[in-house]
Amino acid sequence: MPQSSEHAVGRVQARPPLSVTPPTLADVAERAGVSRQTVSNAINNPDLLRPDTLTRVQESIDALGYSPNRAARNLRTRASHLIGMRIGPAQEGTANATMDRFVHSLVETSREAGYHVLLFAGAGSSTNPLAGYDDLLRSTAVDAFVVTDTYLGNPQATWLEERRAPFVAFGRPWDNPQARHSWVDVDGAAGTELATQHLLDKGHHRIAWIGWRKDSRISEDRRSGWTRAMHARGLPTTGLASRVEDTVASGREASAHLLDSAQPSAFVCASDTLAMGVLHTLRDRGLRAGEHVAVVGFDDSQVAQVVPPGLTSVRQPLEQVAVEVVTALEGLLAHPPVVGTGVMLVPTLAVRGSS
Amino acid sequence: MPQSSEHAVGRVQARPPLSVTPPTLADVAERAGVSRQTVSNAINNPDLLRPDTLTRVQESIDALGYSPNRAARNLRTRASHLIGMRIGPAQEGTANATMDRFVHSLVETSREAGYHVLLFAGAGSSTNPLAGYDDLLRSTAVDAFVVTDTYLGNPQATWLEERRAPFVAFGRPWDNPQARHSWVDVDGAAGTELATQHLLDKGHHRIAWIGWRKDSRISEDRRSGWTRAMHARGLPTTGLASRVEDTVASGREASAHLLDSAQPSAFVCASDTLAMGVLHTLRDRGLRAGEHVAVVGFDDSQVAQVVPPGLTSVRQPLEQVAVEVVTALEGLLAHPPVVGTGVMLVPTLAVRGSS
DNA sequence: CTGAAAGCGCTAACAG
DNA sequence: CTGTTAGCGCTTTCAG
Repeated sequence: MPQSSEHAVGRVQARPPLSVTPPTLADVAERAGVSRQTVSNAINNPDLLRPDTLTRVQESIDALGYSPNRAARNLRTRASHLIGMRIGPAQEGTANATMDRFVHSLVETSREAGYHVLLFAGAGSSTNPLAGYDDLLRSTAVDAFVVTDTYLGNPQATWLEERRAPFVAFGRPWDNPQARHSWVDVDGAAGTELATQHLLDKGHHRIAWIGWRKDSRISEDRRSGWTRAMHARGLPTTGLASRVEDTVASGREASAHLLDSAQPSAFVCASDTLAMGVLHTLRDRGLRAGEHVAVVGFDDSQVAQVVPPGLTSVRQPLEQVAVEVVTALEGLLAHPPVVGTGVMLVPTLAVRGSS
Repeated sequence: MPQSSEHAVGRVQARPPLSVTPPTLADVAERAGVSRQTVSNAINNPDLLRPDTLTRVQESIDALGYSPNRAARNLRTRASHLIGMRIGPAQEGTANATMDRFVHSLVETSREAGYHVLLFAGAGSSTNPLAGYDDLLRSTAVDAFVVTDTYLGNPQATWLEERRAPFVAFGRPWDNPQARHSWVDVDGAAGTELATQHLLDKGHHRIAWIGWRKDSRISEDRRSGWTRAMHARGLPTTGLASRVEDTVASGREASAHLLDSAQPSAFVCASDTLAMGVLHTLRDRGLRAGEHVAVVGFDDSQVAQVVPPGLTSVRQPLEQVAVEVVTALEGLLAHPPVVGTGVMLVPTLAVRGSS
């Protein structure tokens, strides 16, 4: 066995390669001349140890490069320190990136709370969307879930609630006002109201709305912010609204129709995707966004940030959402559990060249 | 105890709530009248059982809603069926979305192979970037890693190799040709060559290149595809190239300079972000992309897909990359391990209005 | 093909 | 404050 201990001095430790088996609690205990339990305490309840014992144990831990085996700890404590989150297939052809941005924030935030994020696939259209949750739950693979798609009369929340599975929703329980679970959401209506006020302040009077189909509660909510702002200034909204699917092509068509029928000088959209449709129409007609017609989107996607001349957009505070979600999660997993009510956050407006 | 067995008949099973403790192997065994080991075999080695025993056990498993406890299984088998992947903070203000799209594909693909994806934070600039890997490795929390940032003289690959940690890189080992680990990459040069040929076929002769700073191997590789295509037709490249940072502003400036100094009729860019910079310049000058000047980006981001009039872009086959990565991973984790060499995939060109 | 015994590495109880 | 005992739920020997 080659001796290279002369190099092992100093702050950088020469950790042994893990090729064989990692050190266990017993190894640390033996090296430190204490019992296994003491080592366990050194890690989980350091204040129970005498200072000198603690340092001695700590030294052995460092020297051996010991880290508690997750599986063993999980088995014993009946917790995995993993948060499950379902992720659907990438949405291409749209500007939707909220979920991706949220995942980033969630990963960062949950790390600080000692959790990791486990991603699982959102099952194809054929499969039962609950299957993934069920599997992870029954096998105790995750401690809790973050549920993100609360928009449709989605069964997840109700189902998880029935199974008493700990979860926090990003999105309020639209269909079920007496839901008792924790949730965090962003006030979309406040966002569109902000956007509309911004346009009104810029001197616009005829401001059109393009949202999603009427069965979308989210879109109807965002729409209400637009009407609220318009009515507050005594301006009419009739003939200025359109409801279409969330695609660029739909936004393009809807804006063309609205320009012909109602001559708006500005558009507020339920998504950046729809707003990009408006930009297409403006280009088709040789109009310049921000000069001839103002446009505001929703989500502050990368698209909004880089498209010329910059798309003004409502920005959801996803970092804050993640923080609130993790806080709620910690409550749920505490002993005894604390079921927080809902948390509503306020979006901001990222103003760019299009308005 | 309420009896509702009359409803429990049929295909939909009335699974008991998991509020208490999930059923264990022992519960299933008792209900089926066999030993625990037989139940374990029914799950892991079904062919060892007599058909009738198997069905009986299977029935009990279904009835109880049993799923093996992950922690226990992990402890015993020394495997977690988790793949770790580091994820950096969301890149805003750019069109970069390769990693997000890749994560989606990876999650889908690894599910089919029986793996879940564990995301961990890419540690702030201050912290040691290897810390996350080290921690997960030492605690045996993941079976393997997928490493995605091989661009800089990045220490991860070397470090993981030294520790004999199983991992597959998305990105070839640029700096270390004698690296022995598995990797999957996309031939960027072939992509830009494709893009340049496409522009040449459209009748362009003066085609400019905007790439990243010279120390980026990826960018230099992509650049070589452009020069190769140009030189193949006997066209000069001098004075037509620019190397800048990967930001919209840089792309904007670089394209403005190039238009003034070299009058190109088309641009090939190392990223969609830079290509968007070109679109900004064109707008500044009242030029229309796809009519006056052609532009091609790289990555086929959402931005490329929705920006008017559509940005032609080189598309990396990320779904395929994920498949190859998972295949390589399965090899690494097999007994005995199979270390695959590198796999190089070929990108395609998504042609849109900008060219 | 099925059953019994052992132990993966850890922590919750207690006893000293 | 430290050590002993037990067991989380599973799979891998090894006998029947």
